[in-house]
Amino acid sequence: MSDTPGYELPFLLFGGFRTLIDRLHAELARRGHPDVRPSYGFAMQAVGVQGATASEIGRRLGVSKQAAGKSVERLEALGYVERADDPADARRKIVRLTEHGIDALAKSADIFDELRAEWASTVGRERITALENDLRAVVGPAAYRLDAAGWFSS
Amino acid sequence: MSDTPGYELPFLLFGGFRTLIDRLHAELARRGHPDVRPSYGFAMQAVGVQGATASEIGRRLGVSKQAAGKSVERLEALGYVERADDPADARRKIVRLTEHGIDALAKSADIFDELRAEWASTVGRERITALENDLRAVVGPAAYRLDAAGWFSS
DNA sequence: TAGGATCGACAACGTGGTTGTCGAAACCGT
DNA sequence: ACGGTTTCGACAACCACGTTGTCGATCCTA
Repeated sequence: MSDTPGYELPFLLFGGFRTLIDRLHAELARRGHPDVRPSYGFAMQAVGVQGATASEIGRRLGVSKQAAGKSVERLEALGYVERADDPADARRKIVRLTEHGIDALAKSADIFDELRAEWASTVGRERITALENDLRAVVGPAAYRLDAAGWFSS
Repeated sequence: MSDTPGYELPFLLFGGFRTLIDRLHAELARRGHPDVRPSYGFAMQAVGVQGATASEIGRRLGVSKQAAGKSVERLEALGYVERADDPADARRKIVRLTEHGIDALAKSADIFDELRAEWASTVGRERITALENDLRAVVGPAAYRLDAAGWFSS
């Protein structure tokens, strides 16, 4: 047998993820977004280009609406989102990405493409594609859940 | 080009990691360790089979010695570690894994092996090996760092 | 139109980090 | 051998980010 011990796999997967995220934020800082934190990225994804209410954001992130409200406050203080009354429902406040927030998301997508290209030039484009396909096969659509921040301490 | 967009890679890596960790803890709970949390695993790894002081654990986990001390308290309350005075140095308290803690680590290793085998039977053993090799190539030895818990909120 | 569901806000609290400070003990250069 | 520096663990105050529970206002529906 003499196979790789199983505990290496989670380390390597997490190491890969962490490397990507660390480099993303280093690049983001250099390109005008020094104060985005990993969890803010997830939160902004949950806001989406259309905007959403705090309750809806909470549902997408898998946290309470109160926690989502606090996240929105932080994002608002940093200028990434803004809140506006919903003219159609006086209870609701719509959270929308600002120019700055949209810019952060667009730059993130660019940087992820660059990082993927870098990996492809290291191990070969077809290896990266195979890696993606294999991971898709073992984790399924569960990979694209947004309720990741804070999951560690669950 | 029409390649996979770069942002999928971090999702897939994290999704793989999370799947493994979630299944590990579900199995661990079934085998007598219902209250191990992901971060406790890292902390116990930092204690190591030889034991260590709180300061040393803090260094390994990349947190302050105070934070490490609090983690040790939690682990101690759950019966995974115990503290003893160091006869050779009256300042130090040696933190050691208990039988229960060693058992948790051993069972974790078994479960990770089982999960890896399961993945191998899904996508093929050589794909898993290739995946490990590719990840090792792009992330390097940085994969095996222990300072992962709480890294998300950095 | 009355009852129930949902919205955002507020309060109290838990957990897991941080920094600063402290006394006791160990180490090291003179 | 002794005095200054470093290291140990403990304690306190604080912060980030989550939780439940409650509340009045508003909307939806039977």
